[in-house]
Amino acid sequence: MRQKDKVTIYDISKKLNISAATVSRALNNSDRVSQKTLDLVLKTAKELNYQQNTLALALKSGRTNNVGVVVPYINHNFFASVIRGIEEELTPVGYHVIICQTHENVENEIRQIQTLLNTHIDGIFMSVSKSTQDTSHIKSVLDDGVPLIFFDRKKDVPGVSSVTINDFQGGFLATDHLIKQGCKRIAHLSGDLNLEIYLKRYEGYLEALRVNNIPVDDNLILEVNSKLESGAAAAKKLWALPKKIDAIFSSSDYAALGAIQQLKLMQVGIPDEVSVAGFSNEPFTQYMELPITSIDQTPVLMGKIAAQVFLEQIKEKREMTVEKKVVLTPELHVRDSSKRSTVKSNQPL
Amino acid sequence: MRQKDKVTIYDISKKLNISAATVSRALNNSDRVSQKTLDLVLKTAKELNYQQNTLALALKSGRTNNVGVVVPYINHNFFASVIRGIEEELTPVGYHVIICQTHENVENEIRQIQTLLNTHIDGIFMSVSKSTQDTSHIKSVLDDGVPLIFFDRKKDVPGVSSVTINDFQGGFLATDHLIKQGCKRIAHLSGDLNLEIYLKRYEGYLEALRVNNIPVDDNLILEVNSKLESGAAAAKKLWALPKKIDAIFSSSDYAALGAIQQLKLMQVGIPDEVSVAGFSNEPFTQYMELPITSIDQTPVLMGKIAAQVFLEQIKEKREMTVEKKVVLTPELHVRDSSKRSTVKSNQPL
DNA sequence: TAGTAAAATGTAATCGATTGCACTAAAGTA
DNA sequence: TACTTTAGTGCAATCGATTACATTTTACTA
Repeated sequence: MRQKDKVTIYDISKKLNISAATVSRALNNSDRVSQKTLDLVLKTAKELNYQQNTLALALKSGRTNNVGVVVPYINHNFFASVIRGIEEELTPVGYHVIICQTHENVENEIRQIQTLLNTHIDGIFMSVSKSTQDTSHIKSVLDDGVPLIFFDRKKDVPGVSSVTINDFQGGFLATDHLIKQGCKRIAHLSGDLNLEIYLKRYEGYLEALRVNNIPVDDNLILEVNSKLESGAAAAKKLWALPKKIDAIFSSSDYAALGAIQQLKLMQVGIPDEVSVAGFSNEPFTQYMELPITSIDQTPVLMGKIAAQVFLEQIKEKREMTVEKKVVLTPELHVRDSSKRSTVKSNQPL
Repeated sequence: MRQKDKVTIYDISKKLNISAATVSRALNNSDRVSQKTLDLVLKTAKELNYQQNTLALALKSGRTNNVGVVVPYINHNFFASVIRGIEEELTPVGYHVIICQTHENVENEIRQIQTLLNTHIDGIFMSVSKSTQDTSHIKSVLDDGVPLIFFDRKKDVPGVSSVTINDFQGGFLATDHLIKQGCKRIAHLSGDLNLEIYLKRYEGYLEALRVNNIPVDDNLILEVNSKLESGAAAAKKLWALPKKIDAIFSSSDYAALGAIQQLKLMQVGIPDEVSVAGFSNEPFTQYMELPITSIDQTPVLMGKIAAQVFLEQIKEKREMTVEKKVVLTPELHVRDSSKRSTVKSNQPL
């Protein structure tokens, strides 16, 4: 239990026969200390292997140098990557990252936020759960004066900054790409439209159709969850339609994969009969024998930028509640699942 | 800035005209408080929405209810899943999980541990980085009286508990399975043998050969990293050998996938010409058109058990430095990449 | 050399909760 | 009634660092 042996400024002050206040000032580079004492203190501090007690500091200052990250699941590639980005940006400047998962459940979300606030974190990064509707627990964070930053999945709450990708553009890019491949009856597998991200992707899909003068057919639009089975079921339903589809744009890579597996099972040729594009650029999309076209959300970058927004925000904290909305550009990764052999050249990455 | 409005025991004591000490005792269910005062305090605390200041408590007690997790990369599926397990087990009992990544670099590992100790975490969970040789930074954790628990990748340090899987058995299971499929010239793609996990898998491989009276051929054993290219290069080299191999057991799913892609490129039939088994049961292994046989490491369970070991350890902390070594059983998941059509029945899952 | 400004250091309160010790008041005993 | 227990509270120190304010020391000016 060397815990008890921890060296404090009092140990230094005793050894040098000066007051603890002076030691503190010396260690904090105050200009109100003579060069001689300064050197002496620093030397002794090093000798005794002094380490500032962050707890005492936190109690005094109210700041802990800890930030919280609240996500639905931490072992989903996307969220884990965002967290990595946050961690890489904040660790070098002395912050620690505390992670919490909500399991897509508002109750957990509320509880996690409550305990985070009670732990006096200096900021919260969060991607709301699917079941989140009411935002009063989010407002309570702001009431506490704790900066909150949404990433990817956000809610519209005044005073809250956010870092997202342009999901509308993502939806547009993917759909437009499919159209460029010659597809005309493009189905869309949407996610829970309660979440802005899925709504925007859907709207991007619609816009791409509109721009290309392709009529919208509501029968081609199905809501799925991010499970393979869900995508498979949708594909089955779609292929049963009298007028055959020739492409699928899925808001989820998992649903896209499920759809592909189901289509193959039904002897449907991919990409020539049906082209498929997913969303998220999950690692597996590029590993498949038939790699899947997808939209990359640059999650690590998203985390890094969210961290930067946080750092800016606490720097100019003087009640300047300027909310910042950063929107990243999604990247289309064209792969075999949508590269039609009839098309000579595919657009560049 | 409602931060300042935080209700303290002094607010309660003032309101009730009693001392803060009594309030504290009442809130902590001390038996030295009258029922009347107790009720009064609890009622007032609820009214004022009192929340215990964890920082003050931490300063006083030296315990923070935070634990640290140190892993090479947090967005690798395996580590993210272990963290999830730890989080799910510890959050309900009031702990917070702080995560750090080392990028497989000892320097970072040392630095992260140093700052974690300085933050007064109550315990550390860790998977050592590949470059870790010296263990003095680990001993310094013990010197500080902070419980340390290794998971998956461990070093032999007296007093440190660990939760791992039986990698030897994993290596044996996979290799034995390949042999059962009729394979006789089985190559092994090993990882960095500096890490115990890869060494054990290798030894399991050797043992399976020995038990089945298959001679070891050193030409069939190659060291790779966990990259696709590395596996592909190894496959190329192996297939160039005069006496053809008929199976590959890879310590890494990524290398296995790379090998499979390379073999296909060379028109080698899988699994009938060459059967392949990987290790880790990465999500993608089951998503492939040709799903890959692999060994599951039950990472979430591993995290949960590590958390339980930690909780036990701090409960009976009275210097009873009993180290606990939990070894989990790996699970072989047989998939198409190793199911030979010549074999009638495959062993059950 | 006295007088004053400037520099260096010390004192003590503060951040909230806990806890050993001391004290009061109520209850029990003879 | 006098005396001992004991239940119930309060006081004040403690955890370690910071900082406004007070005080001392040094340097400088006339």
